[in-house]
Amino acid sequence: MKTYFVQIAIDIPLFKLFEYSWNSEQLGQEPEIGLIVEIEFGKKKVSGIVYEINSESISKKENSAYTIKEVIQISPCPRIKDAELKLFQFASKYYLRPIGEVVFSSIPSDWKKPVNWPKLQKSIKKKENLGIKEAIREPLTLTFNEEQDKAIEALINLSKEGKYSITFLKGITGSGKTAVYLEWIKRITEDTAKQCLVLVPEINLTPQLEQTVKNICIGKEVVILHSNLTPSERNYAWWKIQNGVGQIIVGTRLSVFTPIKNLSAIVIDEEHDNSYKQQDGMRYSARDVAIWRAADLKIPVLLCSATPSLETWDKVLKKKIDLLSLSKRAKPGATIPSIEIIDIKNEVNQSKFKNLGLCDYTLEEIKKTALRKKQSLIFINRRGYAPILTCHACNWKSECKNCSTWQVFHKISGKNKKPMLQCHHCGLIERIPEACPECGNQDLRHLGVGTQSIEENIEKTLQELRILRIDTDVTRSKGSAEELFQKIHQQEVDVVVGTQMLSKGHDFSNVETVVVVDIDKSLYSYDFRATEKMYAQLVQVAGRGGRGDNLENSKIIIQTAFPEHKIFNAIKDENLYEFYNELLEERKIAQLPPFSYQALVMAESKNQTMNEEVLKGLKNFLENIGNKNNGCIIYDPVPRSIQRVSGVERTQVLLESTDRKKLQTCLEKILDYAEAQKSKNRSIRIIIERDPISF
DNA sequence: AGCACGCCGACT
DNA sequence: GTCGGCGTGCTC
Ligand SMILES: [Zn+2]
Ligand SMILES: [Zn+2]
Repeated sequence: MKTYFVQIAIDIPLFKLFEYSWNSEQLGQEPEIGLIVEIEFGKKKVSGIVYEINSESISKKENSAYTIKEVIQISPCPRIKDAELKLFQFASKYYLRPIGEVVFSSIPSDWKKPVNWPKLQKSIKKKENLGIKEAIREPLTLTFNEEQDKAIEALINLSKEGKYSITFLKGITGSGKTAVYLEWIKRITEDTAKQCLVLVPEINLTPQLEQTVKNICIGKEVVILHSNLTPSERNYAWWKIQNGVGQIIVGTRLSVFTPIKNLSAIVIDEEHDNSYKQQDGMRYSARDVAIWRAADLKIPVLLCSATPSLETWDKVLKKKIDLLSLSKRAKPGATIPSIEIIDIKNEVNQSKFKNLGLCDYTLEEIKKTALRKKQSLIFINRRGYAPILTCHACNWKSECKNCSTWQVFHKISGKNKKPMLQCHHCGLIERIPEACPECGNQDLRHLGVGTQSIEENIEKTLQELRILRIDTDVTRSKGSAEELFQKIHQQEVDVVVGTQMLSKGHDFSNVETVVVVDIDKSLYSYDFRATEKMYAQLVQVAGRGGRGDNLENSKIIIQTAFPEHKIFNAIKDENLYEFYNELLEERKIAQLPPFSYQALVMAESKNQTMNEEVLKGLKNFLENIGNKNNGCIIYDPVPRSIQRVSGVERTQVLLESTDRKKLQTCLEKILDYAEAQKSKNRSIRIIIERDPISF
């Protein structure tokens, strides 16, 4: 029993550890790396993690002014084990964030305040004693087709090998890939010491999915983990995962960092999904972190999708990822909908079409569908009534005063359902001006269509039909989404208009016609991933059609002014290979990911010029140190695609390299520069983003 | 990140 | 006179 000096990491944006003394006698044990402790930091009592142990002080110089404080107590929060610490160290280095921030993102945030510790402990004890009264369920035994059997067998063999493996399960909609991976993890968790992590996109983590998992994995403790849990739910879920009670973890991206006692396999469903990428703070990709974690733990990881990311597909082609394929529909009765690309080149400039958003053919098909007592879904990835309000006389546009975007015209907005202008970036809501703010003209017009206008137009044009709109505006309150989806399931509506949220998670058994509207802007976009993303969306959306009996007339209607675009052939043929090869070829020529690695350095302040100055300074700094550019292409500072959000000017520098290590080295230098900058000028924020997916 | 310290403008 | 704005420095 003696005194030590420990380096503590805490949850503040500082790349610095703080030294405290450790009185073994008082604390009742010797220090251990990974222990969560209470310390006084400044005047506040906070949680920290023991990160380094020394027998002598390493910070105390001969006559430095400050005194080293003592560790106050050890937290009842379980110690962070070596495997997790290694994971956090990797994330800290790769995503260039302080280790303390990474560690504490894996622990429910209430644990950050030592005053809460007794309360949290008590709450866990209480829930444990309560026990879970799970309804007794009939074991649901699945039947598999030959392809599925083969895939399951291959996966089980992998998990028996006890080493790292990475597999991609390519499954078209309805091919039963969920059943395949659930059967796999069910078999793995027959060993009660083993745990499996299933990552799913936010939007897919529905009560139905939870039920499906529970029905298939009877008798196993299934723990759901996502950001919408209450603090107490989150706390108990985290507890059951770290102590091994919860054998199956189904969670969103945040669960990739959660401590798991004996993680034995990871599944990443819909691996291409953009919600795996955190867009603020530590901007990690849960998919990439999960793969790293699997490799480190020497366990198998399974990526699933009908439309893989090009990063994943490229590795499949290069045999760095094994491929398992499900090409047959699991339900033989289900019909494959026919796909119709409707050319609207001649309509786009007609005012009738501009107002309606739907062409005559589409309207006719919706009508016919309803006559056959079937349902239609209309997808439009834009909520509100119209994306912009404009003055016909002087060309004034409804620009948001905080952002460099247009305020969207909502005909029904908020609780009082009044027409309003809404900015989807900063949330600013304003009344519709009586007349043009510039010239006083009263003739203000809306441009383009949105969910609300399509809904209204169908109500007007096809009056006999019952129509329902589903977007975040009508599903904002908790539980209302489920209620609305029930209306669809119970045939209370003929036509459903909605955004992307319609296309995920729900199988509708009576949908015959699916209409996709307003996709042309993303076919020719500045975002080099736009086509890839759009393909994934279209496949997802198309998968909503023909998912029941007696749907032989099922069709997908896609309205476009560019019917010759290669994306449509790919959709029609269900031929991913050729299309992906073409996309990969384009990327290769342009040296874009997956043929290079990217990072963004972003500057944010009230002043665009200052951003540019600082980033120019950064570029010069990088070019002046060492050999020219260190194997990285450093682009010039440019305003971000949305230059101003909430009154903050945003500027970026793009970095590209074919060599990940060189990019890492370069980014570490940038981090130094940014840290130095921080003490010089606090009005500007510098953010580094690794592997950005939106610009 | 927070929090204290400190130095100027504009208020009872 | 002092209340409070936020620029700057520091936290073991
Ligand atoms: Zn005007
Ligand atoms: Zn705005």
